[in-house]
Amino acid sequence: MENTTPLHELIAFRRQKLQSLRAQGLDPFGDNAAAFATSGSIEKIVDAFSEGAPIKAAGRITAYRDMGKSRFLDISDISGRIQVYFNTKELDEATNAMAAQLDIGDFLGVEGAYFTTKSGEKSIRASKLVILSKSLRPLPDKWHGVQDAEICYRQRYLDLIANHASRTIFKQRIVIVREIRRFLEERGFLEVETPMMQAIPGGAAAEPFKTHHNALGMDLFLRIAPELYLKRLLVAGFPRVFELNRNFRNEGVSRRHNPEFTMLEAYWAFANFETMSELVEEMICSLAQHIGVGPLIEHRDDAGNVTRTINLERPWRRAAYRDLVEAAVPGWFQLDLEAKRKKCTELKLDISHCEAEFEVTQHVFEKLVEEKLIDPCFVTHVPKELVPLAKLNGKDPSSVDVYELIINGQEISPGYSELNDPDLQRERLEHQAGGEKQCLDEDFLGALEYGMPPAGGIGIGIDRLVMMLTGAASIRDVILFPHLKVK
RNA sequence: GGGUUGGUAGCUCAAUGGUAGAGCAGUGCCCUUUUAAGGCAUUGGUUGAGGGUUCGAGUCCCUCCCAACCCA
Repeated sequence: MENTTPLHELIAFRRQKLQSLRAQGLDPFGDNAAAFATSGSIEKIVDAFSEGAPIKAAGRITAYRDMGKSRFLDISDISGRIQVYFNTKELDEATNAMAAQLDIGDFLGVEGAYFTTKSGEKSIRASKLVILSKSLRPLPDKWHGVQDAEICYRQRYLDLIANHASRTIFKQRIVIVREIRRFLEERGFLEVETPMMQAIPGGAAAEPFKTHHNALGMDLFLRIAPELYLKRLLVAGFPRVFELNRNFRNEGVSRRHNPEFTMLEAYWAFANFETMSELVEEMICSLAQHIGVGPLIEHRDDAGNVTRTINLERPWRRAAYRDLVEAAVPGWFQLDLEAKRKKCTELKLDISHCEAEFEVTQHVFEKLVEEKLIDPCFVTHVPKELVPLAKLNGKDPSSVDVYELIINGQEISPGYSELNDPDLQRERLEHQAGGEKQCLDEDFLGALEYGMPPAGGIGIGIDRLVMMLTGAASIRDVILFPHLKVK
């Protein structure tokens, strides 16, 4: 024993118990759970409480309190926990022998009746216990949970077992994704699946991941956006269509970026960016309601202090890009490029990476406007240089008919009046491709020539939306298995 | 890619350059309504990896790995 590590000792004890259970004629990894298949989630079992009624339950043991002849244990799953009570005198010898070999972490089946303890806790008084699976490794600390971010991200199952806050976030994410689908379907949008492996990655300006198809002998790219395929479906006659699935971008990893992320794109024929802004406003408020937050959403630091409050109360603000920049830096648009650069130096803004005038202005927008917009704001009349694939504004052709929804200082969703002029679209895509003909999606341009209805389109980064709604500080806190380096 | 901080028992955390510690978990015993149960006893260490300085390194120096935060 002196040459084994403590972890090995802990595992060795559990393996001894496994042996002991087998010696008793039990198979802790056997097919013995059928009686519990229909017992339902623990949350439902708790909700169905009825004093004295018979009940079957199964779950993982997460706490064990041995009072001598009286014993209490908690069984849990992702939905909740319930206390199980048993008295060794009320159980037969075989069950007691089995119970002596239980550990925290084991899966246990319980048959008995609902009852309430002296201290008032709704529990199950067990008359029968069945071990359903033996846990061979010790679980994390029951009180502190897992604090180590690396364990939380690499071994999410431990994080979910040990940390209530993490369970809450992922359950909220599940509700958000489900409600987005319900919300859109209720309004006549049909969900489709379009290629994730594309020969020509389009629909956004981003670096794609490259892969290879052996049989066809061709390179393929993981999609950076589904946009060009969804627009083909507008051509095909889908009046309202959406896709809610993964995109892949071969860029940096950070608090706000994961190489694969979930994106909603929705297109609505005969609508425009303003229709879409109303749809998005209504949808996000509905989502907040469904996860039990809002209209005020509080973000907190690790100590639990409120660091930021977002007010989702409708109607949301709409403001023109130009007006917002002008309000942040009065007189900005009267300055020439040289004066703008000088002004940036005064404002301590690093614009060394900006060349064109609109880039300098955009940097001012990002630093002095966007980061300060906490409550939702639809930024409209965005300069056309920033969004090359949208319709020009009829009254002001220097801007495009798009909105950019900013919440909590971040872009949550862009919305467009989609460009459906095939000649203009070709011109812009050719310009974007920079003369590299193989990057031009000729089939898409051909589809537009058959005629695409005027349509409003939106994109929403679901991960960032979940961050905003749940107060998560990092995208890794809302993605079950975020990308980390291989250790 | 750059800067800062961190990595110590299964988990949560301590430890002026001077014998690596505590709580929980574990193990043994006691206990018939506990719930961070309690009491008594007890086990447990490649201090992220590798070099160096030193009589002596968890601690100081160098290289590397991983992570978090900030910046690009």
